Amino acid sequence: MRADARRNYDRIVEVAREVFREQGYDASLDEVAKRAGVGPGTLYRHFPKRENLLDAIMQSWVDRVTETADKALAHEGTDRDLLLNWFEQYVGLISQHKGAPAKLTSAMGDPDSPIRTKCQVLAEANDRVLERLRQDGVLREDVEPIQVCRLVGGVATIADSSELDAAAVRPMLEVVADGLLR
Amino acid sequence: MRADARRNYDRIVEVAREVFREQGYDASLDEVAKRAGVGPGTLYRHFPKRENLLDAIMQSWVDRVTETADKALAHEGTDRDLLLNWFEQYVGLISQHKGAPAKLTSAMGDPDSPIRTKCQVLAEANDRVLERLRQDGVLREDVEPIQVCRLVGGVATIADSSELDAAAVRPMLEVVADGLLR
DNA sequence: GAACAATACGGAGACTGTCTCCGTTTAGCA
DNA sequence: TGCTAAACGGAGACAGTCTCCGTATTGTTC
Repeated sequence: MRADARRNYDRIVEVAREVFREQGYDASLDEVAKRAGVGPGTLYRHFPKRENLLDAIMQSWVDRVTETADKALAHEGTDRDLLLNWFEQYVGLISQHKGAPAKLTSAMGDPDSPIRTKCQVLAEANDRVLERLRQDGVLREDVEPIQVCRLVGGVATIADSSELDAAAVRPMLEVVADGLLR
Repeated sequence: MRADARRNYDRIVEVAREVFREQGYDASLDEVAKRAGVGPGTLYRHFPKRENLLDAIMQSWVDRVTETADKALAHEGTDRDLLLNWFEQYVGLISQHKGAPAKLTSAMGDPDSPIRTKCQVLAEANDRVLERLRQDGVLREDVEPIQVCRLVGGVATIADSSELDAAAVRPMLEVVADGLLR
């Protein structure tokens, strides 16, 4: 990649991160281009679809996901606390900007999604937490890990669109956690 | 209301129901107007916001909600079955077209939403089912009815955006139901 | 049944966002 | 320094939302 292309690429990603955080997933891409000081053509050449841009933004996010799961697994306390804590972290991770919970959760099951690999990392982090509980023998056997992602993703999606705070989300996560443990 | 206005109003609602079912909540309103044989001005005079049109469409839906809850309450079987059956009906009711689960669930908590009264009917139906279980003493006490709507609405939203079928939704509803019962 | 408000219609067009095409510019190599 | 492949960027096509306002229709009054 040529130096000027690299420069523009980085600048667009940087600006997009900012704009998406401010205005949510639906922010105008021409606006992103303008703020980055490039033409729309340049933006669309680098990122043909909105999701390609989202994908690039999420590079640093991926690292945080793994790290967060590590921390959750190191958590001292009951299994229920462990799970609940992970769920809260999970919701936080996928709720970085408006519209994100729905996008990430549906991308998880879509083989054609450009951000699928990123979501896979999240799914794997979730697997690790569930596997730990399964080994402790406290997890019900008949639920697949992806269903758990969907349940928690569903809660996050509703919280996002209804603008609920963490305090309102907690009881819902408790219900899901209690439904999963035996 | 003048006769011609009435005629157009009814026609727009009829056509919109069709178009929304075909193309989801995001269908073009000018397209609705065109198919109804009226100008966009006419459509927007009758329905200034997209949700006003949705509201009108939902008139008949409201009756079905109450009826469905009645049937669910008449259901013979265990409390768990009753709840699970209601949840499945609930998901069906709010998943009439693409995008609807999210809209309906977030409208439920939004005092300014034009379709709030319609959602209220759904919330009340849900209340009746939960009240029945509460009287049987099988429901955990610390969860508010609206949280239950959000949980089930969250599942429906994800199912909608991931295009899951009823078979994939069921286990998630089981988790929620088991988390709610004690 | 003619005249006249009041009411409603509908389409042109302003505005916003998406995305492409292609003439122009630039980087980097020989 | 000159050349060419790579990249730029903006004009503009296209689609959707929504409004304004001149025109047409309704139904009432005499």
